[in-house]
Amino acid sequence: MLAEFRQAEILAAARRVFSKRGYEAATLDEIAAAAGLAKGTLYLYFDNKEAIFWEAVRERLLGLRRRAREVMAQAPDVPARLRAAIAVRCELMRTDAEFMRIYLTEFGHLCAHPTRFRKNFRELYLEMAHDLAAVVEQGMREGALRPGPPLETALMLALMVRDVFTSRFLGLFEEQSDPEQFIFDLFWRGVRNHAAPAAGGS
Amino acid sequence: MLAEFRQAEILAAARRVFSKRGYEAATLDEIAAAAGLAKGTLYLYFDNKEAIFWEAVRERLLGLRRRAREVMAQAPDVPARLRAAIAVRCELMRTDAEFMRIYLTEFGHLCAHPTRFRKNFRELYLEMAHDLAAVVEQGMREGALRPGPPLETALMLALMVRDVFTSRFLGLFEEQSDPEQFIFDLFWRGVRNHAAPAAGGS
DNA sequence: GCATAAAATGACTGGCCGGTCAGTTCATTG
DNA sequence: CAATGAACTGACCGGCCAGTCATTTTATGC
Repeated sequence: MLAEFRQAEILAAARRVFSKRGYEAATLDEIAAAAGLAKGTLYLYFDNKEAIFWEAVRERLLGLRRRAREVMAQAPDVPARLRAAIAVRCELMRTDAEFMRIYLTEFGHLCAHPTRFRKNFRELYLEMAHDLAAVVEQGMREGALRPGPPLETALMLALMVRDVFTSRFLGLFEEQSDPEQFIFDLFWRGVRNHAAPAAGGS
Repeated sequence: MLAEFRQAEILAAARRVFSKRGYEAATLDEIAAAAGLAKGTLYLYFDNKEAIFWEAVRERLLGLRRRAREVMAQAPDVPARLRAAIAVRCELMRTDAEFMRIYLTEFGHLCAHPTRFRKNFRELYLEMAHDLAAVVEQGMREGALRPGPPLETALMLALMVRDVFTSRFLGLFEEQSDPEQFIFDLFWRGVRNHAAPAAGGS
């Protein structure tokens, strides 16, 4: 119980440091200092650096998945669900700048290199994509979306959110623009069945 | 002249190693060995590891920009230009798997951390985005595309190509699907002015 | 206030790697 | 066949850092 609290403290500190320096450049001494502990203490709670990183990411992804399922379940129809899926992701990016930075900068490594956590990450990420794909599939069944590969389409939506926030790193999509609306506009028009009567989008 | 050839050899070797191991994990000894040289020799041609990496990336980005401008200039209308922009990017991703891996995995770091080459990368990347944005703007002026922020829209197109190939790292978009068509379908429907008569897309 | 355990510490180690440079090889030229 | 210099080499250095563990500090129970 104290242990869990300590763990959470360490993970919070880890996110702070990983976000500032990137996975490779971050040192355990830094993370320990940020948590107000000594390096050795970290090893009482986690196996190694990799485990700390993965847990720090996993915690947030699990939270995102839970919230995404909730809001999608509450939305009345397919376009509203897609909108909700976008909103919850944008919300996370806006409210947790530290996680955002980690997610955006380390995503490539998480996907590409056969580290121990690549498998874990892939698995969790695909679960979220499948949640979204179920909505896309429903839309196609109902005729609101034009036919296409549901999983690939769902994945594109998730990645588009990442893209917008990545772009901010390059100095675009400044405050003036509304990422949520921009993504929904582009994606919804892109996938909806223009022959069918419009339901939720413009 | 010999020097240029050597440089190119080193950059090719560097791309091979960086793509296999990632920027941080790649060592100069490895790159030198891959080029059939000793580590010290690298320093006769480049200042340091960072410079090798940047040159290896830059070479390809410049080539991409040149080709993209060519094919876009030859295309007859806006949708054809967008299609060409997608095609030339997919082409690069397909033919140069090494560059693709580097681009996908290190992009986040290139964007996020204030390294020496972040500035260079950003500059070159935005130049390419502006090339595309000019086409988007033309489409909006002509009425084929609905109004919107041209640069952000252009950037999304470029990032969507990256997304599709990123997805391949996660085990999707396998051989069966045609990335080029998928992206064009989604993007073109997403941006075109549905009130206006359709020009190039479905 | 003592005994015992639980939690935390931080100096230390072993390995790694970017970068250096004194020395070697090789090609060219007179 | 020197003599010259350009190209190349690789052992070495200094610094860094993940992970360890003997020791110290703090908490708990009696």
